[in-house]
Amino acid sequence: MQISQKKITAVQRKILSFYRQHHRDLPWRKTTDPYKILVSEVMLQQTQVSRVITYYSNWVRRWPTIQHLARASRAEVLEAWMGLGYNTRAVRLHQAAKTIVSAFDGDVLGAMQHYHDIRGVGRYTAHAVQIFATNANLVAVDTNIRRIFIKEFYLPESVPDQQLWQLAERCLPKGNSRTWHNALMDYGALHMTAKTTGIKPKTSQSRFSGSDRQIRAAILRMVLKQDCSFKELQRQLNVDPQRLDTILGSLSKEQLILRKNTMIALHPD
DNA sequence: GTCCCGACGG
DNA sequence: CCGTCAGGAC
Repeated sequence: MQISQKKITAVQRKILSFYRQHHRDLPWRKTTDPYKILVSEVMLQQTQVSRVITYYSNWVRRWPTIQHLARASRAEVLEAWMGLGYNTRAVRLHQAAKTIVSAFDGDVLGAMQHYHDIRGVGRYTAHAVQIFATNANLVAVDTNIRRIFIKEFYLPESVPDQQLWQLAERCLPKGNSRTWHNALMDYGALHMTAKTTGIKPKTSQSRFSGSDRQIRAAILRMVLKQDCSFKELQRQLNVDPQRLDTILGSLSKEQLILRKNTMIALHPD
């Protein structure tokens, strides 16, 4: 990629220097508990820090260990998640807790090394948990870090992930991974923002109003209160039956709801 | 309208 | 590779 070691060192200095003066004090940075870090990372997937803070604090107070979460009911978990968005994440986090307790003896870090077995945990999240929990010499490239690298090293926005992750490994100050990644996050979120750089995120989202996402959320809210009939949902949400049926199909497949005959209930644990 | 410490299925 | 998934802040 012909990026000099000199340039890399300069970027490291600049970002670490920024971090010493402007670092954010976030609740999940006060712990090295892999379970709590995992909760924070799943919540932070495509969700702003400011919106995660209270959800995270409430969550870890209510379910302080992965064993507590594994014993929780699906309804409790979804109730606590509602409002954060991308509700499938809650189901997957709950399932992950159960799998980690039953198949990994509660060892979150061990599970992160076999993240392909844990749905809802990809390479980014698996590495991030290990980095922030144990200061592991791994790299994780999120939307902030991607933007920083593109800007600092003059890369095209079309740069493949593979190259970004390779470059990230060259930039990693070994033995200082946790601080380095926190520094990158803060530099990207506070200083080198999407607005100031004009660099667009990898995936853009469709409009929310009138979308299936909006209807999915409305359905979940109703079913969370009590079981509903198909007709009741159709009347309340004012959506055509065919579309409602399709949406209910996807919600069922993702194990958020359960359909029995014409009744719709929250999916059991 | 745009973005946010991604992951998944097709 | 491409579309989908919440919700609020700006």
